[in-house]
Amino acid sequence: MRLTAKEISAALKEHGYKLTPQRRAIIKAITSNNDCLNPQGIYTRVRSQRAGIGLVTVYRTLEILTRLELICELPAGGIQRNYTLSASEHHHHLTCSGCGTVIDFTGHNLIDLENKLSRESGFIIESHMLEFFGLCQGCQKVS
Amino acid sequence: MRLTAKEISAALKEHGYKLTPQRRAIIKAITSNNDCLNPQGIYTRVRSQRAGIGLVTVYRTLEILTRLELICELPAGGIQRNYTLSASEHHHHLTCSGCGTVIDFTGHNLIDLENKLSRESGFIIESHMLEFFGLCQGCQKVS
DNA sequence: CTGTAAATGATAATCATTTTCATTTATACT
DNA sequence: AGTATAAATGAAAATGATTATCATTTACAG
Repeated sequence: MRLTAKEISAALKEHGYKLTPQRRAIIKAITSNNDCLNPQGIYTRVRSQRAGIGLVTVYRTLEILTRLELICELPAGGIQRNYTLSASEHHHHLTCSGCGTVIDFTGHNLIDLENKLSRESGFIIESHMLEFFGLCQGCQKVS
Repeated sequence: MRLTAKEISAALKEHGYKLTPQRRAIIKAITSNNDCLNPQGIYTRVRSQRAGIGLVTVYRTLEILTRLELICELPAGGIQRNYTLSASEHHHHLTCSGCGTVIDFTGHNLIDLENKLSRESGFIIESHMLEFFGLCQGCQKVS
């Protein structure tokens, strides 16, 4: 289940961060679409609604949200960083390389593989990342 | 099977690229260790052997090697890009977040999952990425 | 050995991200 | 509601990785 704007706001307050109009606007921008966003994209989207905000604030807020694991950074992609909303349970992503739409999926269990790798390599495994890339139906038509 | 220096050199020639001392040195640096490397790291390593090279050349060569899929860019990591040697077959990575050592592994089949996702989402899936992160035995002792 | 296109490297340019710091503001507490 | 205060904002400058420019050098085919 993807996090809601309300949940994110609550988490911020819980950790002692103030709820400013700028932060509200960023949270709204992130939660109202399910594509992935880079800092510049969020900046533009917030600006396009009447709201005043600086790019610096976007960067700072994204850093906080990442630290609290409310959003997560997506691998690869272009020059800028890409972020997507976190979810309440462990999941993976399927990202459209055309428009950036992100679909979450769960239920694929990698624990067995993780244990096997750990046993064979001697590593203590801390995390993993499973990402699929492709073209969504809309972008298939375009190309 | 990880690519050898000889194979990489051959591939470069095959594609019409000249085999300069600088390129040889970079290839040697990449193939002689199995940790992942960033541009600055390769630059330093090549310099530390008597060889003269500029950072710009490192960037250019890495770009060529990436384009020919002889090395691949690793996700996440720090500020700089990280690269690791490609291999002759499809595989995934287990990366030590301490020292950057990369272990390749194969044999985990994601085709079924890929088909299922494709069917359910309507995406045409083009690629995927499965990465594990942890601490190797050496780095476990240090920390 | 020679010609030539490709490669190199020093320098400068670009661009995302961070830092700085003066000003503004959310929030807890009268 | 008013106020104090630490946190947040934003403009401008700094940083740092990556890329472009261009004169010089070099690999290599003939």
